[in-house]
Amino acid sequence: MNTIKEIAKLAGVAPATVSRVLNNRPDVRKETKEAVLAVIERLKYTPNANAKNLKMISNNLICVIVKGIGNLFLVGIIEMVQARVEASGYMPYVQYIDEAGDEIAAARQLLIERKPLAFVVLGGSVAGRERDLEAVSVPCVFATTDAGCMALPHVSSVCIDDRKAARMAIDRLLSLGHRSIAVMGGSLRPGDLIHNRYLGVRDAFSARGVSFQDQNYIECKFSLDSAYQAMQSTLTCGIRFTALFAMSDIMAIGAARAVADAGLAIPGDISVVGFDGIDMARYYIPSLATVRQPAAEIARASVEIAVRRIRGESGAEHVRFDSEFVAGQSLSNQYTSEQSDDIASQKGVFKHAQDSKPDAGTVDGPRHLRNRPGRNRYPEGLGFTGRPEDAAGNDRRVQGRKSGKDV
Amino acid sequence: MNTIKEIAKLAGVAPATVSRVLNNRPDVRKETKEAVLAVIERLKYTPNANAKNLKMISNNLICVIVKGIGNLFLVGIIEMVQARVEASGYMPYVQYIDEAGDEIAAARQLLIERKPLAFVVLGGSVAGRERDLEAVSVPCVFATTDAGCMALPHVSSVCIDDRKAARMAIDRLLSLGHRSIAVMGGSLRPGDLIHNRYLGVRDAFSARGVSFQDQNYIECKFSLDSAYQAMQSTLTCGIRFTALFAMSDIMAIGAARAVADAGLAIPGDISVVGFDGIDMARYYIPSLATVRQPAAEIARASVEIAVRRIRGESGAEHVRFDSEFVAGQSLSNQYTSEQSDDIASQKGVFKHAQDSKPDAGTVDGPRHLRNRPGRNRYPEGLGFTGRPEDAAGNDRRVQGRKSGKDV
DNA sequence: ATCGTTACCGGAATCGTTTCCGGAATTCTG
DNA sequence: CAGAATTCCGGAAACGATTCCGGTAACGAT
Repeated sequence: MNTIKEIAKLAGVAPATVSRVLNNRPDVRKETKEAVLAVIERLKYTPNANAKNLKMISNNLICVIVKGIGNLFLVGIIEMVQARVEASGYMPYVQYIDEAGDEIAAARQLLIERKPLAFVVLGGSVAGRERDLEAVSVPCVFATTDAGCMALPHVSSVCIDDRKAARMAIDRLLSLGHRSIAVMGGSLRPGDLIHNRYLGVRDAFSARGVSFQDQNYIECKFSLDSAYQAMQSTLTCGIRFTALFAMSDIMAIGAARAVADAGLAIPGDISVVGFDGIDMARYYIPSLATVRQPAAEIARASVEIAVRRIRGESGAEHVRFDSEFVAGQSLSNQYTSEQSDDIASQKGVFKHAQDSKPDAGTVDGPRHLRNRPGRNRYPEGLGFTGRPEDAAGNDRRVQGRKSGKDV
Repeated sequence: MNTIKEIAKLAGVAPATVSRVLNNRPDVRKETKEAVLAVIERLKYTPNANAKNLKMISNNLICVIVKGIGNLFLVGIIEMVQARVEASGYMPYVQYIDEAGDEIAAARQLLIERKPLAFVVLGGSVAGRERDLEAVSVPCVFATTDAGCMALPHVSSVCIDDRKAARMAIDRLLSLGHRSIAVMGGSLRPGDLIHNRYLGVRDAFSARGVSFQDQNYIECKFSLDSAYQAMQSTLTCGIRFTALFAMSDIMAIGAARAVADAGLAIPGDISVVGFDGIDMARYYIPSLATVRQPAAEIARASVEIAVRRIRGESGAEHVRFDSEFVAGQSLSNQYTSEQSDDIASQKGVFKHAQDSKPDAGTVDGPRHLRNRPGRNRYPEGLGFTGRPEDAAGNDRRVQGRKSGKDV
């Protein structure tokens, strides 16, 4: 194992000079520098990061903590975050932790180990962790997590309005005439985003005066297999519905297979709406209707906030982006007999939606997936009939709404 | 920021004693220990990992390096590796590096930073890195990488026979009557697994006396979008074929959408075979025929080898597992006029394959996905007509074949 | 010829922890 | 009760880098 001292000895200089070369300091003669670099190259020397971090206070490191490697949506965000961090002149260091891990403990550990200037946490949760979070003394930006309730000066967050997004999805299904809707999600812990989405589901139902039975909430893990099994046993129990809202696209795809295996057609018998808007949703057949989270915007905003906070240009910020409903082949309107009157009252809105321009942006998926020839064609352009204040969800432009909160 | 010295001062002991308490050494009196722990608790002290690692030689750490976060197949292996490491009484530390990163440089860095007892590298490459690898002085197990050519005593590997696996896939397509087959893969660098699969493709063609034009090799990245675009432009160029072999399931799914968008049916017009056997292949519609790599076995063997090597129980090991062909709805036989004679000569073999037992193991996918009701049913059980020595690929049991190589 | 400035580089302290060594206090042994 | 063994703990030297401080040499200006 080579050390800076050996390099120094072989190069005929002092350890300090090697350090200077390593850190690209200006105060070292060109020939000396080259001689040292030659030795370093020859011995394939790599500096010991522990010894380095022991003394140094990094001045350009931003740690990115990702919770849950299985979450395809987060994985898509990571590289964008990484790129943005680099583009801003900082160095990213990505640390993955387990689904069941403690992201705040990880941050505290990293704070000591690597002394970053800031954290960006993807997929974490802050519920009830105010005390622990206090100990993380550098700026923290939580992405896809609502930390708006935190009054800590160094904690920011970027997310969508999960409650509104879920409400939008259910509302869309309701407006298509669905009355019997199953909802699939994770375990409900008050304060986290799954719970918020669940509240949105209830909002949508009660706003329409439709009842939602808790037995229609299917709880499972965020994996294909778990969703498949949960849906299978639900169907086996004889529970029937005309639409499914799954709180992640992966869940939706897993459940979709169980639906198909039960001899039911999508969307003929059951419409399916996912959540997140991962790439796979567009590629799945039938293409998956979903609530798209603006991944790129979330990534960009997260890094920007972290950078601003590092530079002292602002206090804590809490940004909420709008989500958008993406229509897909997995969706159909369902005119069941008992709701025909309800549908009739919605006709006007349907007509409006059918007027949508042909270049309807991302609502129908990426450009290269539209205009499919005959055999893959599926009736799309189903109307959005949400309540007025939800209309923004159907907007093509994704706008951030900031609510600054300085301390 | 608290240090061990402050703790010592407040507890009225020497720093060394605090260190002993921290590391649970036996040679410290009960009362002293409790007094120290009380102070630690009070100040919420956390030891500085850098200072710790600077001197300590870990005695239970195994570093897992994963190259390419986007690779769904690898992601599936990670948690199994992690669990196996823990079950073996060691501590896993997972480090992800970029697709374009240098896994061996990462190992060298980690070797200094964390002083692990061994490395497990997922998805890396060793081609031409013998010199660099020498510097990594602890046992290294490369998974999904063939390092059999390395003569280093501390380098092991676990993989499938990529060449044989690809040959098997093409051979299956040929035996189904396909003569015009497109192959989709990454860039061909001699020595890596993509190149090996490419060689297997050529093997299969030449063994049958069928020619394979290089223009039928579609090069793209390992992503849905990249595969989609590559396939789209291929089809736009007017290139036609009756089957596609993609070197990853993700590529296959991306390409499948382009095929569908071009108005072609899968498998009616084009059969598709993927590679890896990720979960999504079973959930995709039509379910994707693929070459399944035994992920669980690869994970298990990788960790076992690392542990054996740590304990000095063996030298370098190079294990190759068999892969298996998994039939799927994306596959059909294609009796084109000019090959009807060829098909006829294969009849006997077809009959043999149809004799396969109903409990045909994982060949038709996981148990819960079999025996689908009518509308999802697809004619399966198409015969395997590979050459005799390839028959193992159709075997239900997955067997490891070891070739010990001590130095 | 002397001084001041600058460029360059070595010595030594420092970071927070572990570990070796040895001393003191205690207990065991005969 | 003397000597030996054991237990417990403090002092100090690592570990590998950075950085402050000071010193030397070169150079132009006075």
